Amino acid sequence: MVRAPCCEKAGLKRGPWTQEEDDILVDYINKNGGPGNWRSLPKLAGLLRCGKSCRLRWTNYLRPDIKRGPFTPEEEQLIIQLHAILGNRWAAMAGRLPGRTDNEIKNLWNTHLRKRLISMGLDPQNHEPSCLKGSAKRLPTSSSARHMAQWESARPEAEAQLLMDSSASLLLPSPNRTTHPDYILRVWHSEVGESFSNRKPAVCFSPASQASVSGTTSKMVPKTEPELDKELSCARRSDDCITSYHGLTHPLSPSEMEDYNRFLISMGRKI
DNA sequence: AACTAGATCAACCGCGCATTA
DNA sequence: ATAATGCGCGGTTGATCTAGT
Repeated sequence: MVRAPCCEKAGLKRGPWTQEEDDILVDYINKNGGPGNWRSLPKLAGLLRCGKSCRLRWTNYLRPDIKRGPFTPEEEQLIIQLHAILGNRWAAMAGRLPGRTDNEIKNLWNTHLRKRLISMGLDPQNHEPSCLKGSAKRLPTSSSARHMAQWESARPEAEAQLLMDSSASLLLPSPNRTTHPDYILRVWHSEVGESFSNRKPAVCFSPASQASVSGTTSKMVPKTEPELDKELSCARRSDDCITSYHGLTHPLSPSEMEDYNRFLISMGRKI
């Protein structure tokens, strides 16, 4: 199957947008209560542009809720924290910074923040001190121990994130709950993360306990080793932002996948 | 004043996922 | 079930700006 081009290239304008083109696009979207179908928009609006170009111009520049101007130190700090959790998931970060676009955040990171981390002696990819790079012998050898150590380093950022967004995104529509990074992060934080940070099964929450993220009191029930192992296997593929951060990449077996789904369902009931 | 190198950022490209026919 | 299509995402490019020589 050969993918059709997003638009006929011939005769379409490229490069910087003029004020007149901006006006036409804004006017069309305002009059129609939204862009509708991006592919057909240029024709309907009378623009010699590809639909993709129109969408980009609107989402990155013309949208009325866009906040122009320099980033505040607070915003920069937040981006660094989010990057530690999410990696290069600019759109996910943009969702946490009202009025900022993924493109803006990406540009800020590549031009300023990345260099700032490097100058501070940190690896901009994993936010760890650069001197640790490549020194595998300094990392724990077993995968679960390595996992715990990595969780510990991610924990402050994850907690900042959870504190910041409080209960708002807990109201995600149910179809998104098992795939949304924030939801997964919350799962990780509430159950698996607690298990790893407490390290000893005797002080871990059982699957029946209440998650602590939403402020509900938790009933502490000792957790067995097999339970912890199961959670670890469940967590392997919880989301690419988590797996890439934690370096867990091997595929789940069908039974592990089943356990994972059960785990997500149970967490969905709790939070 | 002229040139150059580096920084910035708007825009483009290609890919993958989700939805529709 | 599958091909076609639309959309959004991350990576990259290139035009423009700015500071240094």
